[in-house]
Amino acid sequence: MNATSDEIKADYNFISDALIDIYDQIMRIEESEIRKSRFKDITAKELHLVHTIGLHDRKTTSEVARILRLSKGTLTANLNNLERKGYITRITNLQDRRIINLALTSKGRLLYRAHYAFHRKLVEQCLKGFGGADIKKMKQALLNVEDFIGEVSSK
Amino acid sequence: MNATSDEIKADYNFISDALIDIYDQIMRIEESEIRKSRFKDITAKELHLVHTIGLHDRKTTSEVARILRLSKGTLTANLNNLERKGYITRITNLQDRRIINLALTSKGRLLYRAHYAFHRKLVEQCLKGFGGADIKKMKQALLNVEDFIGEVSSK
DNA sequence: AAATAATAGTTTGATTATCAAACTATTTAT
DNA sequence: ATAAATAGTTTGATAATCAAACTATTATTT
Repeated sequence: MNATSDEIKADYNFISDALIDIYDQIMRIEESEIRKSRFKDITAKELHLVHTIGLHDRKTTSEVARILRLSKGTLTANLNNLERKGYITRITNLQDRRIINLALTSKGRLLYRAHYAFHRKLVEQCLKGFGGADIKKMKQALLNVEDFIGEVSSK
Repeated sequence: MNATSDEIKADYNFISDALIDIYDQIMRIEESEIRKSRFKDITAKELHLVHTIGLHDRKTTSEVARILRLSKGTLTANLNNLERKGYITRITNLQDRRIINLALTSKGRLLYRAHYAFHRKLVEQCLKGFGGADIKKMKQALLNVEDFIGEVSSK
């Protein structure tokens, strides 16, 4: 009984330690993979921004700033760079001309899909050999993390 | 059969999307939780550095720079800040006086443990209600990711 | 209808993070 | 003993970020 409890503790520590380091490595690899492709002028942060704009099509600048927890000024600077490089476009809203809606250009969409494909490949490798029940558990684990984040945030 | 394949695809997409956003939120929450505590002068990046020094006790400056993929100059600057705030200490190596070994102060160790406890709580919530077999699967998934990272990196 | 307030995004000025290259001190190799 | 190599710091330049001031536009008040 005690041995089992120690084993669980060791498993938890293993998982905790692994999680802390994996993400950094993934970010770094994402950037280096993307720079080997035709999108050599993109940093990890810019990739993240392109991903967000692709996922939330035609959201306003303020909404995207809130999603990414960046100040509006910082986002403006980042958008200038991505617009200059041809990945995103600013669309003035005709109903309310104060508002700018953000969208990807066709080049931006290509980058978005390449990035998404990389993530999909990562997930496939991660779940290699897993059955339906195992995948359900993984989903549950992620939902649990989201709950935890929600709880801590709202406190 | 086709419906099942579509379901699996949807599950993969769900997991992929969830993973992308969760980490950013965790980083942000970690910082905000730590700033609510007695460690108000610590940023997320500094927390990461304290964690690394705590995990790899008395490693040299160059080794820590390599682990974190920071230039030596950048690390020197970060270390100056953390030393000034009292979280880390530089220990001149007496065998080779060019080398500096890094360690946490007692204040640094308190911060390290608080941070580690937070991660443990996160993992516990994540695996809430999971049995031994499920936890084994989770470990396998993380090992798979590490393999994937290794493969891509070495290519 | 005119004046005022509110809102969306940009610009500005300051601060901080980062890097590569030059530099200093020390150790190893010739 | 001298030259080469190594560990860490300093320097100078560049990029990322924020908060606050600013501009243009829309909504509200009177």
